[in-house]
Amino acid sequence: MSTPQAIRGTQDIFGAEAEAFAHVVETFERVRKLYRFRRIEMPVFEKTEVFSRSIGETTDVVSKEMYSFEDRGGESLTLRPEFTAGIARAYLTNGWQQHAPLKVATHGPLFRYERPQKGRYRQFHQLDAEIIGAPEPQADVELLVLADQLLKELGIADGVTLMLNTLGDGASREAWRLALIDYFRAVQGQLSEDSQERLERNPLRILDSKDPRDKAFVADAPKIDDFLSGEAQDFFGAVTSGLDAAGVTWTRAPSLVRGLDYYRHTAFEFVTDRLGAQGTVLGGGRYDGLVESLGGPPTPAVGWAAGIERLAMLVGEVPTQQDVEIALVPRGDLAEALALEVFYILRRAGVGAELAYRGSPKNRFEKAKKAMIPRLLDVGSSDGEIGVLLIRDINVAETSPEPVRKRIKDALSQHFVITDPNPEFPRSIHLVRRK
RNA sequence: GCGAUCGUAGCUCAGUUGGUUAGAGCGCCGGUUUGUGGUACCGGAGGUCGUGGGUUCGAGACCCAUCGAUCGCCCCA
Repeated sequence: MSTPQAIRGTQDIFGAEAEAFAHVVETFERVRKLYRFRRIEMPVFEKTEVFSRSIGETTDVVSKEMYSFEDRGGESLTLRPEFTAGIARAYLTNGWQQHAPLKVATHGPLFRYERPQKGRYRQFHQLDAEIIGAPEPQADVELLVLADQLLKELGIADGVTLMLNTLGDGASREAWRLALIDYFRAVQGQLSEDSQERLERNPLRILDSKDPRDKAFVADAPKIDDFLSGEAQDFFGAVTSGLDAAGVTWTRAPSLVRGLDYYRHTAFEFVTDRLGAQGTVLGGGRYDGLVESLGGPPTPAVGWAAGIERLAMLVGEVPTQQDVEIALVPRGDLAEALALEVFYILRRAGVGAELAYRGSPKNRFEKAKKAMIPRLLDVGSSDGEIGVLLIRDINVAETSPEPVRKRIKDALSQHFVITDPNPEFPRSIHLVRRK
């Protein structure tokens, strides 16, 4: 019998990587509460049009990366390739307007049919934070400060920089786009093949190109700053001064653009050079046009998403807190039952205990050592009623074993009478079952 | 979707210009020794060499295809 393989681009996460993954999510949950973003849960799939209408038909994500399929009723559905569109849909269909401005956060799996690479998967996971219904630049600032604090609390802020740009309002962006098309069309033949393609579909993307043939022209390409309306300028100014006031360092990146159609005004990425080609760790921006494209009223909104796998890779080894405090080692068959009883008494009392199911006392002891469990409860028994327990500390450097020892004694004393220890073995505890 | 590198035990790898029963370390299982201990020693299990074809007297090594991983492009978080 052959074993089916996992699907390409999916991952089974275990061990240190799983710990790092959980650490990222837990840190996000903590910081998000601090900033009072409300937790939401979203479906993993939506009607295909939710994404095609909002993200843009011509974008790569929609045109070649979506997992779309017909359900048994003949409806076209799509596994979510991102959070924002679904959240905008939920905002409309659930009447969340009544809570505007609404600050929400979520996390979970997303799906994109891409060539897998390190830090890029077909099922990947993101953190997501959005503010819907707030036209003020302060909303952009709050979101960015949240992102900044998250990275700091994860301990990875040092290698990561905030690249910031504005795309202007709809009119600014369109004027700039046309100017870019004019500019690049004049030199079309000298651009890379990719960029010649991009010229029609998404000319802003040419600015991002890594191809030296393109870079030669990018330097002198029209700048967004020349097309910004006064309002758009003021808006961006308010965002940057807000960041300065909050003590968030940023770098202006005039050629930073976003691939999805719905972005306006603020656009940003937190990037690192420590992940090779997948350098963007968190990205987002303002998407004032999105809710409208789903048939809703004009609704200003900002948001970002961050790749959990990429953050977890930067975090590296997470110091796993020592939650197993004591290992029980029974000696002999009679002690086995007593150990089991003590084991569950301790766990119910909140003491992290471990009991290996099999092996000789020596074997179980070796296991405890290897698992780095700092304390050992040596369970002996001379008959069914009287037990001799001996607490040993494996780690001699342990500064204060007494509090734990006291917690253990307190828990046991509810079920056993603890008699005076034998002076020969001062660390032993003698137990007699309470009637 | 394009280009490149790689795929041998649970893990990390070795395997010489193609040549007998494919190896090591760690891990795992069992045992001996050790009674404040992460020791030492002995033994054991575990591999259709990613998969499928081909070349050859003979393939883990060479060729083709396929699947997967990695790196870059593209895209994006």
